[in-house]
Amino acid sequence: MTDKIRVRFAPSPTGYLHVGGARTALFNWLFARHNGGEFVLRVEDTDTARNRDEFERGIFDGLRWLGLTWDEGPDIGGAFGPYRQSERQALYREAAEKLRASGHVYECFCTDTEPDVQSSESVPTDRTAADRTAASCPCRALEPAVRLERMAAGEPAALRMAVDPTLAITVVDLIRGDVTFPPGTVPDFIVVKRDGGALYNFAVVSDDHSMRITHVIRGEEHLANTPKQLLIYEALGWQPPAFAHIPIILNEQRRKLSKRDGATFVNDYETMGFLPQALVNFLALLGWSPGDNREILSIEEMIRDFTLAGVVKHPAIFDPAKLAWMNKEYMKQVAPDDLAHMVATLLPVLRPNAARKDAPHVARVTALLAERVRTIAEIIEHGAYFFDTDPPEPTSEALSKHCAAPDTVGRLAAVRDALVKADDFSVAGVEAAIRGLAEANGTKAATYIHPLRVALTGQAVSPGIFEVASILGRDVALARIDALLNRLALAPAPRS
RNA sequence: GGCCCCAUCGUCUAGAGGCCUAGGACGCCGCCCUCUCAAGGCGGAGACAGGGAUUCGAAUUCCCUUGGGGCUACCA
Repeated sequence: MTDKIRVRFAPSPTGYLHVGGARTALFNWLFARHNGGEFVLRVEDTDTARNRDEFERGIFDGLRWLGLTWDEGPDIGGAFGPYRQSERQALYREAAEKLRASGHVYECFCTDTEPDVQSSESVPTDRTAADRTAASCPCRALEPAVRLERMAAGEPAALRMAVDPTLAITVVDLIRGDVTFPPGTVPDFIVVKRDGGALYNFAVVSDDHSMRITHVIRGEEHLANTPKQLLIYEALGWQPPAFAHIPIILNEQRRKLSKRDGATFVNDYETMGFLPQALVNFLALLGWSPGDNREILSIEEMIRDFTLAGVVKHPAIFDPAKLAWMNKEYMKQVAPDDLAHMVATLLPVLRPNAARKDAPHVARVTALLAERVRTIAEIIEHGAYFFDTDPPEPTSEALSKHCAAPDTVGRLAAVRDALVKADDFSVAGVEAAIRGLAEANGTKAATYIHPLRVALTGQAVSPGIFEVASILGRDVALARIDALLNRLALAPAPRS
């Protein structure tokens, strides 16, 4: 029981679920499921200035959408709650008292290192460089009597860890091996703020210990924090968990992925019409490999084959093109009805003014477009002319490419005539009408097809035109041909 | 600046001394199919950062250089 594997994902609600965070959550989740362990969700909301409830909900929703279910968490409870750090302050005070009693921390009365709270994006400048290079704070050398006196006077003090500057600290990392930090590289650091609140490194240790976390799997940006946490474990006499620092995800400019990089939150992908399964598969392969050449892996396979040994050490660049490809692969596996339902769900979001959105119509459009797009949203974008009643505005490319010939108007008129006379407007019926027309005139069907495409879709490219016409229906098709005919009569298309 | 991590095709990666004239996938480029697109088929270009060392033999081990990244808050 005690050696049951327990991991956690500990986001801070200062933003929505980031793909980097999602990938960290995924690796933790896979590790837990692979080992029959437990996956704990903990909210690290000790930064009260930047937290927002909305973000917490968004993170939960994102995880659920991806299918990363947790065994314990703020919303469902568990044996080691509460699961929000803001609700665990008493635990931290207790641990802090222990540290104080054992002489591992000292009161720090400094006030000159207030963080710049103006903008959360701001990076610390070098103005406190001198302070930061100092291994310890002057307060550490304060006479006990002076210290007591100032405390008695009610002067607020932070608690700072008294780090032994002669000791090297080694982090044993499951992915990177032993990482040693030389003596003196870890300065005395704050553990409890002046307002009494526990700081990240301290709260994390306290929580991971009391929640019986056995493996801490987190982003590499935390590697440099680990010696501090190790020091706290030692001071408290606690056994530290195993650590595994996974490589971070970079943007295409090779920088840490940030909100400036376009779509970086998982809910962005949801609204862009990605399938959660595809995102999960893609994220799993960012930094992890099953060891063979498989690219498309089911959740079951991922769980079965996931090991930390299969995680690479180097950072990975997020490649949207490969994600798109993968999404298409997953779209191929979705039943047509389900796909149509997804389109119907997204349609009001992406095209609130869609005029034609009845289920049978959406289903036909989806079936036609699905094989030539990479996301659900693209069905709606590329097939916009299916959802509108007004004739599409032809693109300049479509006009110059397919309507520049002098006899375009004549051909279009002939097509119109043929479509009026078509026995029926099924795909076969439309095709018979157009091909019959071409045959009668001894020309290639393409000469009629392309102008018709422009009339019906406004685009130079589209799905098969017979299908398009059939779905649109005779009335709409004729109206669109008339519209283009009018347009060409008023302003002849430019020569190509 | 200091400390730490990392380094195979443009990108994600396989590779744990000979199986590597380095494999796969995305992307890219041709050709075929074809009403355009997509899909599909066939073919192609494309990498072990550099230098030392160890070894009979290094993509694989060690060192240095270079490059990239992370951390360096009373943020997480």
